[in-house]
Order: sequence, then structure tokens, then C-alpha cells
Amino acid sequence: MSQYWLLKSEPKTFSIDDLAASPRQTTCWEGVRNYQARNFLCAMKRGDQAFFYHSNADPPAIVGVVEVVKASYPDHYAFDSNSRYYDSKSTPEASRWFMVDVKYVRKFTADLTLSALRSVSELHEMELLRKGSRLSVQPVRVHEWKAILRLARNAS
DNA sequence: GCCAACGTTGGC
DNA sequence: GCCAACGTTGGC
Repeated sequence: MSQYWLLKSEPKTFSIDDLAASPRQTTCWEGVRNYQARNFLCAMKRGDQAFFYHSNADPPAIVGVVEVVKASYPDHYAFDSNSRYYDSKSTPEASRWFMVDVKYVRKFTADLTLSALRSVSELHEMELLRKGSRLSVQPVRVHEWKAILRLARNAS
């Protein structure tokens, strides 16, 4: 049974267009340094799908869909002291942080902005819309997933 | 650029 | 174990 997720990225750092332009349209999702988000990353399975969300963007929006093509494995950026994601407490023997690989599936014809999503009644309990929510990896309920896909279809 | 909300750190 | 201080996230 595949599950649904939402992944945040700042488009200035890495946008959905960057993903589409990546080799094999695939990238590793490195740099998650929050335990709750890490736990969700570790729960992801190959074949799960996720929304790609542009945070710190103008406007912030869900912009498309990606698929998990490799389940979680140690985030080796944490082992590299030259990386901005370095964490001396994480080692190859006992990794504290993990990442998955995701592949581009599609970009919506029209971005689904945060403010537009807030007006959809089916999404009122969505984690993304909770006040103060900062989770960069979060689960999406099936009915939320469907409602958002319907919005994307109707917006096109 | 501002600032509220949140998570982490570290003194006690 | 409490909590103040600090750093980060991310909408506005």
C-alpha cells in the first residue's frame, strides 16, 4: 500500500525545474535535520508519491508530484565536514540522518498556492496548513491527496 | 526585513 | 527536568 507525502524545498535552493533537469530526473533528498521529518523519511517506501512544495517562495505553493525511487539510506552529507549539512554526531557506523531518492513525475500546469489551499474545506486538517507548521517532510492523507490532484486538474 | 512559532542547547 | 537563550523556518 503506497503512501503519500509532501516535501518542501526552497526554489532558490532546489526547485521542481531543477529536479526535472537533473540526471534521470532524480535526486537524493539530503539535508533533513529534524527528527520528526527524519522519521517520516524513514517510513517512505519505493513507489510512494509526494507533492513538491516551494517554501519561502513567491507565492509558496505545491507545484507538482515526485515519486520515491529509493527508500531511506544514510545521509552521507552529515559525514562530510565541508558540507553545510555536516553533523559530527552522525557517523557511517551509526547514522543519525537519512535520505531517500525521488524522481520527477510531473509539474502542475498551475501552481496550487498556499492561500488557495487554505480555502479548500477537505484540507483544513492538513499539516501544511497548520499554524506554525514547519515540518519539511510530512504525510498527506489519501483524501487530501485526491482533493489536491483534483484542484490541479481543474486549474489546468 | 519582520517576526511568530518551533526545535535544540546547556546551565542550573 | 526545567526553562531561558538561541538559531532556524517560512509566511507575510
